[in-house]
Amino acid sequence: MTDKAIGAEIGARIKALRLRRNYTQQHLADATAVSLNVIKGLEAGRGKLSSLIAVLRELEALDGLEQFIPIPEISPLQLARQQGKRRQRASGSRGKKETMETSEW
Amino acid sequence: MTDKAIGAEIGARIKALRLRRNYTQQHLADATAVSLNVIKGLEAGRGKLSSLIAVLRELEALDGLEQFIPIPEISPLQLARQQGKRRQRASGSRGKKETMETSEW
DNA sequence: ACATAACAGCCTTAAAAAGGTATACAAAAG
DNA sequence: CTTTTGTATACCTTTTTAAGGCTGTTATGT
Repeated sequence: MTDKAIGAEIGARIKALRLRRNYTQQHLADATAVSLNVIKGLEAGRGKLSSLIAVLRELEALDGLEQFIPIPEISPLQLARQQGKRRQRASGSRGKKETMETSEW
Repeated sequence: MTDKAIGAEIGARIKALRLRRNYTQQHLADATAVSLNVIKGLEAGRGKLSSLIAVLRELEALDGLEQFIPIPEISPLQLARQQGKRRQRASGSRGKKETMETSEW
């Protein structure tokens, strides 16, 4: 699935949520204080993250958005190694380039 | 929780996902073909929806994004009334302004 | 402790989104 | 069928983001 397709799918779902509430694009625009054009754009898969958040709030779908990115838990191994200190930056030069993937757990 | 706070939270989670994989912002930028500045912006809660999608793909977190907006099911009542035809537009003038909320199910 | 690389912040230019307005079409209401 | 009105499309102006580069700070590996 391409990026564009995913954007379109998100737009379609926003529209479905709106229609489910029988909201007008104009009503959503007024309620969220963004312009009508932005609503149209979002339903077409374009737009800013901030606009998306505003619209999802009005559609009461924000809980889903907050859960869409899981909070990564600290690897027990790492936790043991560094005594609870979380990484603030990616590892430098000599750190393996193989990105360690999902291993190391 | 304000819109800004939610944006910041999303940015923080993206960063956490990236660090969990030990990716560099630069590495992410190269892999997604967006600029380093965009990565910084996203981790700060700003940016376009398309950028977010590209980054989440690289972080293999797209499945979450596709599920974040539920596919609204058709109200059985509506389905009965209109013989399966889904609404394509919101209801007009004399349709109650009270937006029918989540009732009518 | 030192050197290095990751990252934040700021700048400039180009591109895209947002805000606004006007027209055109079609779904829905009467 | 007729009218109403929600939505799409197009255009213009303003604002924000993207791209690329440069500097200062600091976590991190050695």
